[in-house]
Amino acid sequence: MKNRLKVLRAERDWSQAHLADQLDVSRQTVNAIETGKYDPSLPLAFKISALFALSIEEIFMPD
Amino acid sequence: MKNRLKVLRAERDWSQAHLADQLDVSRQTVNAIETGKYDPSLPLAFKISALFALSIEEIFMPD
DNA sequence: ACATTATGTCAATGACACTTTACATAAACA
DNA sequence: TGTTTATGTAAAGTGTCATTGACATAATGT
Repeated sequence: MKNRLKVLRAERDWSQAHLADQLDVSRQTVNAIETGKYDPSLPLAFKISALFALSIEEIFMPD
Repeated sequence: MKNRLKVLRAERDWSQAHLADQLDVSRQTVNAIETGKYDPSLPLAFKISALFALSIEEIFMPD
């Protein structure tokens, strides 16, 4: 899976730590998702989707 | 997370085993997701979404 | 009565999601 | 120079996702 997290975060000028806080996950988790180490769980994907007010499909895509 | 898998499957008159085949997962995995034992991974959610030609949000919802 | 199909569930196992703690590097800045 | 902020990464631990194999039950059909 690919994702646009890094871009969406940059558009808002947020640090990984700030995003992690809003999602209630660790900074390392945000970093791991951005750097493609693993995919978020479905519940976390929904949380990310809600935070950016975008559909899951607008943020994540099969690679 | 809740999901509409059972209904979508019923609409097509598919068995859990038939759905599992199409998704390349075990029958137990389909059963576990339907009975709420756990949520699918994000890649599997995308696969399910593609199979039913529905958005992830139309199939899964936070509970 | 017997076999088949569909569903639910259990145990054991391996892989992945996420955590905390920690260390390294580069950029910005007083 | 020394400090702070942002990012990347690593190790170790916990819990979840998904697997195979197996067993039980109910419904259908022969």
